[in-house]
Amino acid sequence: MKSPEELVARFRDQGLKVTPQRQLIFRLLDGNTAHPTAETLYEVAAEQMPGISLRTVYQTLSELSAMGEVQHIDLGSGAVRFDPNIDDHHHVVCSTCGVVHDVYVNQTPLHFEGDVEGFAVHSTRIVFSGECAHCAHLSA
Amino acid sequence: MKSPEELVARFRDQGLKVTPQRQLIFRLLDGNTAHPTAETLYEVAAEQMPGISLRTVYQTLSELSAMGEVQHIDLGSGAVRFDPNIDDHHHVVCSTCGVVHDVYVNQTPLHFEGDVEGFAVHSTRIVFSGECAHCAHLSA
DNA sequence: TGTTAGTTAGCATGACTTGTTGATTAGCAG
DNA sequence: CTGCTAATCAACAAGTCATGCTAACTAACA
Repeated sequence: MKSPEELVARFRDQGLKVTPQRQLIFRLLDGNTAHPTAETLYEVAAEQMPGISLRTVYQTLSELSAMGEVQHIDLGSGAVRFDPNIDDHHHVVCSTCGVVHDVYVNQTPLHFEGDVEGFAVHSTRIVFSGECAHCAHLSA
Repeated sequence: MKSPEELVARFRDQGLKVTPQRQLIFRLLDGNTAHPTAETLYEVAAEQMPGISLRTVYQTLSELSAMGEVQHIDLGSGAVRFDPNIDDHHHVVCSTCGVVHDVYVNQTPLHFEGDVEGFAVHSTRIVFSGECAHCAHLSA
């Protein structure tokens, strides 16, 4: 994701207004590695700006997603999560605590076999599930 | 997934009754490579057995899933899909028509880099998205 | 300063999935 | 064959996630 300052410029370029709500969301996402859902981002935002609406958070996230500034990741855990890291990367998920981390896989493109003659792959999503070091430690 | 006959035995072993509804679902899943949702499976079932309820289809699928006889795959497309193929395999999805095919990736286990010291991977899910030969042909 | 977009609250909807209840049916063990 | 018990059904509800709508107010930016 671009820096909050650059996003301000991009929004203005597109005729979108730069409101305090949007700027707050830009800042909350900047460098954020927590893979928040819209809901959790809303909660943090509401601490700093009581009165901000969940609707606005969804709205701004959609705009950022449409601009390609955030990745929108669905781990099948209910809510969609947002990732300001838009590199070509993948995810590991702890089945116990749900924490998500970014990882890089360098064997791509992967080869596969199956009855899919002529399929043109545009993107590959890899999700590793398991137990993080922290949870392994607790259960030991 | 085991054959319908074997599933009948497994259900009886577990004290579950073998009803015509369950047997129908066993048959509909046997060799099914369409990755149906509960809803689509229900529609097909209802043709052969008017009066069967969607609730029963969900119920039976949950039982099969709990027994490990079907895989439960979430492609982020709304509904969960069910796959009687329980091999270690992955999926390709056409973004245009939504068709899903099973594929096998033999470079596993994959190596990754990131800030995930001590993470124990239990499973890996890979989804390839793109355009299938059929849709490529239509749009050409 | 005025036009226009954004925000808000509140309510609604829609998709998907699961829970509940109460009445009926039917599997299967003995 | 009989009886216990599980399964099914219909109908309704709830819950989660996400988005749509309105109307009124506010504020960004030209």
